[in-house]
Amino acid sequence: MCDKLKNLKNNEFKIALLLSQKILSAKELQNLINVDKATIYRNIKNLLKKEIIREIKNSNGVGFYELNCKIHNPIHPHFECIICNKIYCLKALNSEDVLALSNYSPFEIKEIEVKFKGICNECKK
Amino acid sequence: MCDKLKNLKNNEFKIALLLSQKILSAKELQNLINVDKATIYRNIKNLLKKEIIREIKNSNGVGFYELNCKIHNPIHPHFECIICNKIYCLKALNSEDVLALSNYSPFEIKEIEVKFKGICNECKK
DNA sequence: ATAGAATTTGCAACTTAATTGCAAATTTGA
DNA sequence: TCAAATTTGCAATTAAGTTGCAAATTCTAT
Repeated sequence: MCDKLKNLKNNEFKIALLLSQKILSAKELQNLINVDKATIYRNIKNLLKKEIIREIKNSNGVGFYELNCKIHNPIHPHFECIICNKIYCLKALNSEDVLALSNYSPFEIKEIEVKFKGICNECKK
Repeated sequence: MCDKLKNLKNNEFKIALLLSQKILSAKELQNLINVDKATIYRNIKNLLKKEIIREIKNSNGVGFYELNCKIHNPIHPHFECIICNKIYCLKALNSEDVLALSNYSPFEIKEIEVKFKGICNECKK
């Protein structure tokens, strides 16, 4: 388990633990742990502020969250299915590719997001 | 002007013309042409369906729209300011970099989005 | 030109993700 | 163990985007 999770209290810990397994939306989290949505969103905000989790929005503007743990979960591209709008995590970009990309920005980069869109295998069936 | 715009009627044309100059949100478009927001959104939907414009969402889930005109406006990365959430268009990716990126996806890619985040020059002042 | 069909518009109501105020409940810590 | 600080649930709110419907506009065939 990622060290960052050790000092978290109850609900933040539960959320971070679930996200360490799988990228999830606020609604999916709410279905897994039985607390009010306001609590879910407040905990998500705290975890984002502490940089323990990352947010990825799908094309409908729905936020998905994943653990931000350098060793187990480095920054990686995502694939969004244009049918079901599910988000898939892909393998991490290597440093040469990150470097190549960063040359396109005239401003200092704090974060890079790469998202592919298409139809996932589930929806192709 | 991009050929695609020639056959558009009044409001779709106005919107496409504005977007050929600058990436804009629905609200910004509404401030520029005086029509109901439902009309703005309906026209945006039509233009998206015809693939005359493209949508980029900022981190707040607000859609920004830009002309999708191969010659004048090929697919390119965007920069989002984490302070003002403004979207900037950057220079287009070259084909080698697109190829390198596409190797990360196990699914067939219909679209690639690259977004950098940081603080823009306006907000740094 | 003009009547009828088809399309587009404005308005108001609605949907959905996310946020917020507030009082109650829980946790913390001296 | 009791007061202060934090967290929670509930209900109301915000904001982007959507939709139903009737009125207005545009298109088309004669």
